[in-house]
Amino acid sequence: MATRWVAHIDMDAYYVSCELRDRPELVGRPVIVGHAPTGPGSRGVVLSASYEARAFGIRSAMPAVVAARRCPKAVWIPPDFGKYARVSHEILEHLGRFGHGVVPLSIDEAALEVEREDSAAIEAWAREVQRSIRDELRLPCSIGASPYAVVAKIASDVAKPGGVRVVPAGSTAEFLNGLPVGAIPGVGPKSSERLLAAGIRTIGELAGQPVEPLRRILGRFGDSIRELALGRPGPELAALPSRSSPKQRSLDRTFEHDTSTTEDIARHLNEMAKQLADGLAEEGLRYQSVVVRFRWSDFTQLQRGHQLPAALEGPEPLARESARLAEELLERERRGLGRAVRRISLAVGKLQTRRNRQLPLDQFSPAPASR
DNA sequence: TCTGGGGTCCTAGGACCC
DNA sequence: TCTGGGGTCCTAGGACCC
Repeated sequence: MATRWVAHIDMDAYYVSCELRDRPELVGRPVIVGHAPTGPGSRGVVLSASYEARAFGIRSAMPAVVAARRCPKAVWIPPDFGKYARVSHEILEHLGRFGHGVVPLSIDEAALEVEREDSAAIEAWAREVQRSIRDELRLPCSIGASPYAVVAKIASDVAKPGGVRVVPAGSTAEFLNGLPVGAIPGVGPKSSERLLAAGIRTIGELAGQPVEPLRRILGRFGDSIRELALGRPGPELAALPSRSSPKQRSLDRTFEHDTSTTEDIARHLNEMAKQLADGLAEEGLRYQSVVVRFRWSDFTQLQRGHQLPAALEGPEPLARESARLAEELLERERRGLGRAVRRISLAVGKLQTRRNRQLPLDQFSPAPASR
């Protein structure tokens, strides 16, 4: 009888790989996608690093100035998100050849369900997929396979770079046993730290725990990861997530120099409101909630939001509402610590499709990339 | 070493209604 | 007269992912 497998395809050093396709002369060198820390934009971070760059201790999300210090000879390439989204579509289309129901999970990850007799058969299939992506799209990836979606994802991580890892149902607990708790998607630095304080470092140690302390640390998720550690994940971790409609759209701007003047902030919010409203118009969406969030100079955050009485469109109401919320935040801060603003975010939520204004076909643009 | 930009989901308290 | 408990919505904050 055939087993139903989830195959998780995860591209290796995705943004860098997209760039190396166009600039093969850089293959084998330490390459970083991100804004080089010279002049404006010096407050940036590393978006993606080649494995040659990782050998210098460079990682994604690392401050660019730190990366430059660790590897002065690295080649910096500014990001081109349009390109990465286009390549992502190419990959999804390519994967469609190997099975129905390809689920995009992010710009560089996808999963699909496949039926195969046993682990040897699914491994041969995965290697074939990997080879075709490498030969035809000239992109490296890693693939994990398991009857459980979350285990397939963890397996693809373990297989990096360029590997294939198959975990049959019966080997799940054994496979997870020695991995750190942080290998579970959804267990980040904070949760790892709290688990470590409770004497739990690996997923295997998680399996031996009573459920109560885990609930105290992680809420309902504590139950889920305990079941996972025991090799029998519940449906919330075992099943492939279904695609859902967008829930919010947002923009962020980090100032080159922190500011606290109303004029500076209002000017940026105005531009952001226009940009956000333009994007929503293209997607045919209206917004019914507005949130303004500040990151202060000390890196803490504060937000103010408001629900509108009806769904709206266009930049004006958004600019007006966001200016009001920003002023509230600034006023409060003037009476308090008086910190300056490092970054502003503008988000709209409760998105609704515009029904009564259908675009003529020649103005129709396909949905943007999965993220 | 000094930290981007775009998202999702969860929790918790207060208001309000029944 | 004083007191329930449950459900839903709104707001704020936090953790996490790529």
